[in-house]
Amino acid sequence: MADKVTIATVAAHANVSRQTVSNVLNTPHLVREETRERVREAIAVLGYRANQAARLMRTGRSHLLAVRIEPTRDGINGSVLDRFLHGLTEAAAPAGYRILLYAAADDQAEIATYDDLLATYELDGFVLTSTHHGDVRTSWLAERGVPFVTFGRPWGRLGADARTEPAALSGAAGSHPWVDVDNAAGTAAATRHLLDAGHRRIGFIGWPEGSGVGDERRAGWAATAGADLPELARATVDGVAEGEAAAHDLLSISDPPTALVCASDSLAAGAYGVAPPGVAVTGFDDTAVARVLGLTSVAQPLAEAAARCVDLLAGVLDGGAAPHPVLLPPSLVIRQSA
Amino acid sequence: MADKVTIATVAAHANVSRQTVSNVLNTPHLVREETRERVREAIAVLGYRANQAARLMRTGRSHLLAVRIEPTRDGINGSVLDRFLHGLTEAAAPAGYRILLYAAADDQAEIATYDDLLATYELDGFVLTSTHHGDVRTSWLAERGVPFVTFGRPWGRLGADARTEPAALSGAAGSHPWVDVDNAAGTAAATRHLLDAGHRRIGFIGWPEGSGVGDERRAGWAATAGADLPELARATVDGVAEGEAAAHDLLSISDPPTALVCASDSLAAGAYGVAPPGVAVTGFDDTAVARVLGLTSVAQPLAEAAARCVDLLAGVLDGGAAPHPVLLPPSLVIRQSA
DNA sequence: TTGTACGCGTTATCAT
DNA sequence: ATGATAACGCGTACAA
Repeated sequence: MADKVTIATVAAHANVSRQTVSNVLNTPHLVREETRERVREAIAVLGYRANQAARLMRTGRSHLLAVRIEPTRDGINGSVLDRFLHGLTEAAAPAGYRILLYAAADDQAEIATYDDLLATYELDGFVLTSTHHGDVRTSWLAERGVPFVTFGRPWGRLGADARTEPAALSGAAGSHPWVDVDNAAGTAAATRHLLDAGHRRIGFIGWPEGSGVGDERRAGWAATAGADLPELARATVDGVAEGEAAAHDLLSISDPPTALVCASDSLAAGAYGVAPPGVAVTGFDDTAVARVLGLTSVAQPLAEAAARCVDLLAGVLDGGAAPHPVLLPPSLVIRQSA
Repeated sequence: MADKVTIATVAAHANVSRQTVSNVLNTPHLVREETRERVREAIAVLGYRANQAARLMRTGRSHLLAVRIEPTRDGINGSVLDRFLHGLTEAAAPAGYRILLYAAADDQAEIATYDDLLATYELDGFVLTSTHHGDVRTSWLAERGVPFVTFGRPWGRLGADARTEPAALSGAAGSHPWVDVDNAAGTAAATRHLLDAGHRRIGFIGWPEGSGVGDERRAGWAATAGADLPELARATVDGVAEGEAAAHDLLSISDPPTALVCASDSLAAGAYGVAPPGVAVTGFDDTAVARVLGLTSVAQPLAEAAARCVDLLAGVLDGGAAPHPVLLPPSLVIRQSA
């Protein structure tokens, strides 16, 4: 095991002061070309890498970003977080950041964790997922000036539509940097696909009102599907059994729908299981379950979303500029279910 | 935002020196009871938390553990890693450790990442997953004396059976701490369940020889299933389509099997799709896909495995004792497919 | 380009 | 046995 190579080792090797080595790394233009090269060679030869702890003590920058890892609920949508985490990790590395994981049972526990992580590890920033109406986490972080990005737009007060709220979309005061996938566009694309296939009565199975994401997904369907909307929509908590029940219910009305747009692959899996042949079903998230069942599903560009989260956070941290929010388009993966 | 609370703040508040505060935290028996209480109260009142960076510089201990996040292959088994990561994060926190993520394309890149993480963040240890025969990562770490645990036993040279290798099981010299799930016991349980249900010809669909885990799973089936084994087994790379093909093949032989034990839920999903009614199928990993399809599947105790990984690593780090390997029993989750 | 102080907690040494 | 003082680790900010 080679001895520890510090900035002093490099300085000695290159016959300069420690400070000059630091300058070569951080403000190279201040160092004469010839010296710079000599130092760089010493760095390469010795395999020197700056110690983050020492750097942190001076600069207050840990180059660490934290993200919460949630427990996999029914596991169907769990892989979404998994892919997002992988994208985050891959995008962070070239930008000079690492990803730290934390778990928290609820928002309050999560805030306590922020406090702890900031105090002990001086985290540079947070990536929040699963944002919701009246999220206390964002206000806590904002109040303290802690940099963060959310994957999921700020939902503000209950019932407000972000697309009609200039403040949220522009990232103006009171808001914060965010990256989101256009959920409404996703269900709209699925609905359009069904219309193109000749379906005229298209139902929707989603979640109870109040979850921003769920409301968006329903809105995309509603804006595209046509008339008679309320009677063609059912709301339920997420789950396969719940999807079965809702589909059963919807298909039992007079003049039933011939196609069902679902807010998740869990619901779609249930619906697809009870739907008679000819009734089309679409899901959301393009999970492994959708692939195996042959469910047409809306795919979120998770790697891209993660990369943009890192971009935004790095922008705040390095540039200081308030970055523009990012709204990414989903895509429809067509399989045999629709 | 409250001012930063350092050890000096606490010392001033409690009317002692900084050193005494440090002693209260690290060697409390050296401090008089009354003083100790006063300091502890100051710590609580001020909400003091030691700065890890400063501590690290002195002690060389970052309290950071790293684990690789792999890209989700077909997504079906991806949730396994997800659950493991969550377990790791939850188990690490109370032990005073945090989990750092990294991505790497292959073993060589992973080793380069070790080098970087050790040099820049002074990681305390690594948790390795997906160990395989002749793993260069473990030897690299072992040579440098870097603490690590593997989820998956050391496979040693190709073809060696860890259960017959005392060195591997005992954690003796040349080995390293590991946690594993008894894969053979898992497929054995599935096979026994099928025997109990009256099946007499039980086939197996697994992976090509050489992957330690795959060989274990086959061995569990072979030891339990009975006669005519070679003709009842098929090997293929993992995947739903591959499972379909292998099942189709196995069910086409003369005197075909009436039940199929599969090495993964992906293979089982494929097999279940083409198997005629009455042919039982079991999978491995109890993924969401198994739940949705109603596949009987072997479940790994991932949270437990993760917790034991942390235990072992913490043991090495804090105690210095060479810990015993851990072999956990899987459980069979019975659904309608078998 | 260089010298020097600094950040913060711990270890070593010294005084009571 | 307690507590205080000083030095240390490593990279950077600032002044020289």
